[in-house]
Amino acid sequence: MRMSDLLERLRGRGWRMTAQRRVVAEVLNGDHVHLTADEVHARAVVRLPEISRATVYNTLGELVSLGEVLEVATDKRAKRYDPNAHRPHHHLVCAQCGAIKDVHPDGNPLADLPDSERFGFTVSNVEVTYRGLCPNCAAAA
Amino acid sequence: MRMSDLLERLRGRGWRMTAQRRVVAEVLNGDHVHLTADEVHARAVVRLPEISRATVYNTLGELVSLGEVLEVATDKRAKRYDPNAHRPHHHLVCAQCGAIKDVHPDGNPLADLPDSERFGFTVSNVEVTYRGLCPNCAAAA
DNA sequence: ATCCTACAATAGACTTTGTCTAAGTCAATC
DNA sequence: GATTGACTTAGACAAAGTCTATTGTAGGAT
Ligand SMILES: [Mn+2]
Ligand SMILES: [Mn+2]
Ligand SMILES: [Zn+2]
Ligand SMILES: [Zn+2]
Repeated sequence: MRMSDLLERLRGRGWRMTAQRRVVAEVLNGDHVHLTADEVHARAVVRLPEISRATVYNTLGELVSLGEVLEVATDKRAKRYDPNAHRPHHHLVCAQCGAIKDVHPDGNPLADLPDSERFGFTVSNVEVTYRGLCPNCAAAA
Repeated sequence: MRMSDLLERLRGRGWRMTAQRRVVAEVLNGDHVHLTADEVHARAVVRLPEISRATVYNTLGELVSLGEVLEVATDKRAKRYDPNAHRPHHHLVCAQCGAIKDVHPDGNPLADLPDSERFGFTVSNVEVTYRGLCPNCAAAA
């Protein structure tokens, strides 16, 4: 997905285009991107010094509502924002440095939950987080 | 695991026993228990009105370090504390009311992550979170 | 049983992450 | 280029968690 595609799609949905929104969308572009709101703000400020924290939060929230960005909670601190919203995937996290990779496991984990373990729930979604050490951190250990 | 077992084990590890620590451990006793620090504090206060927030946080942190309690991040807000640390399990969460159940899926999700999707990481652990609606919330919908 | 002291508990300041509001600004349309 | 409703802003507020200086006490020593 190129950035211009995202911006086009947003404009088509009636999104009013502003310098702030463009910069937030641009900062989120790329693969394996999982930034916190503060990280997005820090990078946005480089291009647009007057952008406010509130606008970054507002814009991220709107991108999530529109289904263009996902919220992920791989660490137990700040939420992270993931532009890879159109291809289902899971996450692989380095326990040491926090690096996050998008991964696509085999099989369907939903099928692995037997009825006897569903407590009558209607189960619709699964998130899988793999944890370990990235090559750098494993070498340093 | 009975509560007295936990308290014995902690004492055996040189844990100084205090009224506060006993109450925190007691509040966490049970199945499918996944309380936030504030919830633990609220319940502890009933038995020991003068217990402080800081002590609850300290005690929970120590129980986690000792491996007797797990931190769980099933929602994107406060951490939850899980006394079921000795039996590996995953979680089933109601998207509506937040109810959390311990579940034991079939198979080993670690085996489902092919080498080509490991990015050179040493993968040691997996967390799976199933989401859906509990019977109550499904009936209300 | 009492004393001692290292460890634990407390109140409250502080930090981080996130939300909200009132007032000012501007993108899109006319 | 004027209009206007949506967007942005600064800063107050809130929730979750951490840290520190002070006071209290569990458990061993006497
Ligand atoms: Mn991702
Ligand atoms: Mn659990
Ligand atoms: Zn690493
Ligand atoms: Zn429910």
